[in-house]
Amino acid sequence: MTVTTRKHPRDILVTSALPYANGPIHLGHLLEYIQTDIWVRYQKLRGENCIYVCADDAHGTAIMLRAEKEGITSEQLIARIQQEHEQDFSSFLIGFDNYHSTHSPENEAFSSAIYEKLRDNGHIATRTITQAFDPEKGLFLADRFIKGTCPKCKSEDQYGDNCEVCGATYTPMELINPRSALSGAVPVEKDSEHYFFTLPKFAGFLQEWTRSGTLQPSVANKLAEWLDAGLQEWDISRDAPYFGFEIPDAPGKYFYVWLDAPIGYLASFKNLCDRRDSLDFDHFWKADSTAEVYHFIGKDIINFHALFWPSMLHSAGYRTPTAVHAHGFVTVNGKKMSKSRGTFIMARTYLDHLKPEYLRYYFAAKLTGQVDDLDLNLEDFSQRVNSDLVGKVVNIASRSAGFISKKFDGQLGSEITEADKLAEFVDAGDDIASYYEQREFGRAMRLIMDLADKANQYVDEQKPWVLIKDEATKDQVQAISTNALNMFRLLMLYLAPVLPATAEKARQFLNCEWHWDQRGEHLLDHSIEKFKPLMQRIEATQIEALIEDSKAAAPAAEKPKAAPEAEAATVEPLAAEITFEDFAKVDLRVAEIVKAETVEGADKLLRLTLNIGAGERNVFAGIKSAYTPEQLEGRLTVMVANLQPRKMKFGLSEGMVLAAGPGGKDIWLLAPDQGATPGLRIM
RNA sequence: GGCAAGGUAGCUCAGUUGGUUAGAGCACAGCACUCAUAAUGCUGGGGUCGCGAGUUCGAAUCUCGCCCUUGCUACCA
Repeated sequence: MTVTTRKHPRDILVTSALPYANGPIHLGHLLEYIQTDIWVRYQKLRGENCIYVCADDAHGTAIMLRAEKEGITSEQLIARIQQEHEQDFSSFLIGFDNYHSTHSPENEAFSSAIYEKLRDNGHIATRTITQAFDPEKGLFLADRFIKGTCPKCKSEDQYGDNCEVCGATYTPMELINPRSALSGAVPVEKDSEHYFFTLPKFAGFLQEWTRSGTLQPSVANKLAEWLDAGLQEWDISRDAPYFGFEIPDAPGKYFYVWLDAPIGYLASFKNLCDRRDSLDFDHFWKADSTAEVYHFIGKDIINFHALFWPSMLHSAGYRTPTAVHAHGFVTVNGKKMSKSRGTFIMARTYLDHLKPEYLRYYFAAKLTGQVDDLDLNLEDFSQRVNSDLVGKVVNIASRSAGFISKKFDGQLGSEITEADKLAEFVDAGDDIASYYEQREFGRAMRLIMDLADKANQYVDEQKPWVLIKDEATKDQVQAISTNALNMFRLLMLYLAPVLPATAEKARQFLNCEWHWDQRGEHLLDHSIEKFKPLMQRIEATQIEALIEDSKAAAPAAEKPKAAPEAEAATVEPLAAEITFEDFAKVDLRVAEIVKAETVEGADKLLRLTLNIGAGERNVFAGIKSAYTPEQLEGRLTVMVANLQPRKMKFGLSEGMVLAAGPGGKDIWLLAPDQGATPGLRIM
């Protein structure tokens, strides 16, 4: 960070990822908004011209369908959700300068304008693709809107892209008995012309951009993998009906929600500029802008922000972000947030039981500038907050204020008698600032708590409660308390980005103004207010109640998932009933394994040549772990003869052989009894 | 299976370019104190630094192998 060479105040635009207007804010979301808000408040406290904008991400099929289900319009739905979101954010003391919506005139104007630039630059391609289509609803179906039985483990009711039980990945049409999740209709395949952003043309640009200090090293490395693997064109259109913006020159085609979502950053900022004279949009976004632009995001949406987004901006003639800051996921008690465990905690549920600043502090105490996941350990959470904030920091004021108000009429002394100690507190501000700047909030908090320890040690060794009893030493207590309260003042200043509400209360108690740069000007001959408790401890009962409420808040939402290993130990549940006609579709044949061989470069596969009377078939089977080629050659088994051929890395597989077992050594190939001959149909 | 990031005290984490008895906070135990929201201070117990080799005078730190966790991704047809 070359902070010193920058102009002051810096012009900084900061964004957090736009929450989807389809559901409530939960703890996972909050990590990002809290991280961003702390960083922004720090910049503002330092006097920088820092602007923080965000918006609801309001488009897409999911929102359209949810509105339909609730019997309201999409506009009504997103208006309601946005209100809920804003309420949650405000309660958590997230201080946006503007909170807008991607369903806004500004966003439509930017989306169209950027699209037209991309098109004119030759960065839009069209081609026809085939997709699953719900004939009843008249809708193309994204993978997750198709459900069916997993082709591998036969678990029912799985999404169209992967199986939540066995982890298999597949395409929607491979599902057994695929159905539209919307209507229950059997999806059909249908063609449609789609618009693509020609991302591969930006490979060179991205190669450089991702290595120019804009990304954390681990993110840049991951992107390098993708870049090396080759970029794909990005499908940016969706067919009507779709809740979003129609593509200007393509009636019936709409911008995919992820196209206009990041453009929402521009729209929200523009919306603010239009209302605030001191802000000039172009100053921040023109190609050669000297302002700084930062996006805070979760690691799950890195591709959108570090591949598509900078490429789009580049092509459209805007500046690219100064940096993209990715963070990891939140876990609770070491595990993924879970509804059944009561650890899938909504913002509102949390607020029913606990103060937002507890969470802000705990997240701050554990945040780094890296992409690490962050564990909210609830036991650690309450101990840490209680000990650090109440026991250490607030305690300094609490134990000193009484002397000043009761014995010295609320007046601080006229000099700092521990100049060296106070100087240490002031100087530490530079390191703390640098940690905040680098988003190493955990290090900043540790440093602040070290100072709090020193303040408590100071009071302890001076023993004002002894001195106060003796008329001769009584006056020293005013000086000691003045020193301690000035230490406290600095601590609260340093914590202000994390604890804005408590800092404000402390500021009122101390009856002072503060600014980072003037933090060395101590409060002397100064009158303070009566001390009132600034913060309460977290009680174990509050945590328990939070968990209970979170369990209640999402009862049916999460059906218990059978873990794969548990599945293996018991008997797999039976698949849905089928008709004889269904069964008859499967053409099973007795097959002779005429040849079995290992496959070069494959760890699990054997290549089998099967004789089924009518000819030979080439089949790959994942049974290498259980059989050697020698064991197989010459024996009879059963194959699915009319299975759609599957292209694999090592060639075409024209069917499959039948086997039972969980895998590894435990795979048992089926075999017919004596007398069967190759080619016989099995019914 | 591959790639990436991790595996350091009960918990959450630091440990810079390899160097004297491995650190912090919280928790725990004992003592002190009583100004303070049962707060604070001092002292202490507690770790084969995932496992096993190797390089080195010396490795938590470097190399190799293995195990486990998380994420991404595949050859489960």
